[in-house]
Amino acid sequence: MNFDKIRVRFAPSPTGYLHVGGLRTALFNYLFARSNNGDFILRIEDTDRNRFVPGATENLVSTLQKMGLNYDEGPEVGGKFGPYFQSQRTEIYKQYADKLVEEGKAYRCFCSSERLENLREQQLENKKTVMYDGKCRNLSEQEVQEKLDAGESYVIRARIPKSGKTVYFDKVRGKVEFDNSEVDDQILLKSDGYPTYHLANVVDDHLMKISHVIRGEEWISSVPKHIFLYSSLGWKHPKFVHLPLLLNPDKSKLSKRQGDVAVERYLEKGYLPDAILNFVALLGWHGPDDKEIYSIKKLEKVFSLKRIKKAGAVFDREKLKWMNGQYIRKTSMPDMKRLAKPFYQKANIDIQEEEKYEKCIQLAKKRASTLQEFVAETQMFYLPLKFSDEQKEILQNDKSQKIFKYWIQALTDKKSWDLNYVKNLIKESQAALDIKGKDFYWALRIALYGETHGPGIDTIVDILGKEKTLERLMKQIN
RNA sequence: GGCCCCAUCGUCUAGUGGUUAGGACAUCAGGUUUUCAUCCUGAAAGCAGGAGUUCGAUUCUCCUUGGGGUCACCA
Repeated sequence: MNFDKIRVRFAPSPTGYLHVGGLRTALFNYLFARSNNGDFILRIEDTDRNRFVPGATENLVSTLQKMGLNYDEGPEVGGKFGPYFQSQRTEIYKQYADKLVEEGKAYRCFCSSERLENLREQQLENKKTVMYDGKCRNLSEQEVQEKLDAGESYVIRARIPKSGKTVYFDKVRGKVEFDNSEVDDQILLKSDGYPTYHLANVVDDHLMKISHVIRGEEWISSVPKHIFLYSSLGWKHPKFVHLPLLLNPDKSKLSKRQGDVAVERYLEKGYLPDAILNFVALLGWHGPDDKEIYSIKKLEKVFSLKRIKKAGAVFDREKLKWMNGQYIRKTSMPDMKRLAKPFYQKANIDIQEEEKYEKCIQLAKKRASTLQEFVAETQMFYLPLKFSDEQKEILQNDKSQKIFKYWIQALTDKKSWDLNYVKNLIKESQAALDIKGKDFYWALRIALYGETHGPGIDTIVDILGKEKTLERLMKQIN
């Protein structure tokens, strides 16, 4: 066993969906592992029974898979350091919590939630730092025993030193320093026997031989608690790498109140996994040159912690959309057809007719930014058209009627026809009827496509085919 | 409020003790297109402020300001 091996983990709490911030964290962990021949581990931090969401873990795993972030150890794939669900490791945490109590590094606290709540309110009122006041910190053995015998419930708290400093070196931020007096006697083991994040992540990261803890910046302030635990347990702590936060447009921490944050939602809308990954990779990280389009394979090669930025990054959905368009445009036709298929199916559009489907995909591939837009751009070739009053007026006017009649005549007379014939017909009918520009194109586009703006008339007719074109034109004749 | 983190165009960012401060999204203008979209070309847009170090600071230091995170028997 090589103890120097790079081992990192993504340790989400299964809340129901994968947050894009979580995805970014997962990606950076994944890339760091891959670029260093290391291991990437998925660990489920499900120690909060009150927040249990059925199916959340399954969904998380499936989303990670869809995104292509395969892990080496974790749920379903297993590994030497399992189990990878914290809820299945409670015995382990308890053992270490007890050890800490025995050695005086932690203590039992019998304070009720009510007392704690009051305490907090008071401290808030007096504008003091909200912290545990240490009521149970120095209970005598006898007092503890009495309460235990009385069956009082308790939690286990860390006995953080009241003086001194805790210093650590963050891989992206450098030296970070805290006064121990600012650090709270954090609860390590809850009264229900489950550990808090702080205990669980320290114990697991050590037992799972994690070399680098790569996580969001919101964790910086709890680092001293973790360092206290590592040293109290006699362990060396892993390297800490705190990633800059992903931000809302107003610069606050990215939240669902200001737009979609679930990766699943972007997938549903038809964003491509590689495009999402590429975009998210560029939030807080940048390659050494002006390049912005990176395949995941390329990222696995060039990724480096050294190029991580310190400042938070606004999650700009406009740019994501642009990037997705770039990926769509360079996707091959066979892949594109395959990827778009479920979106047509969901819209109840029958795409059995291969040639027509291919033409639709070809068309949308040039215009759409998401897979959902493929359907929006081409559904009118399949579904009945609906017209607004304004559109009806245009369809009814004399000029339009003349065009329709001319076209119906021409198409009916013509036995065989092709794209060239249609192109000619467009020119020919314009000249013959002396109707040009908007009057001409809008009439046809509305009648055949249902919109004033859109693809060229020749393309529309080509996709519809002669029958359907005729049918739609006839429908507009008074 | 205490503590911690951060600061280059509106946004994502590159960059250096001496640069015309570079790229991308968005915006605007022009071209292509019957239109829209795509695509191409161009423009506008930035080193938060103040001291200090230095021959010279966007870059190094300090302060101010601004923004953010965190202060749970949630992670």
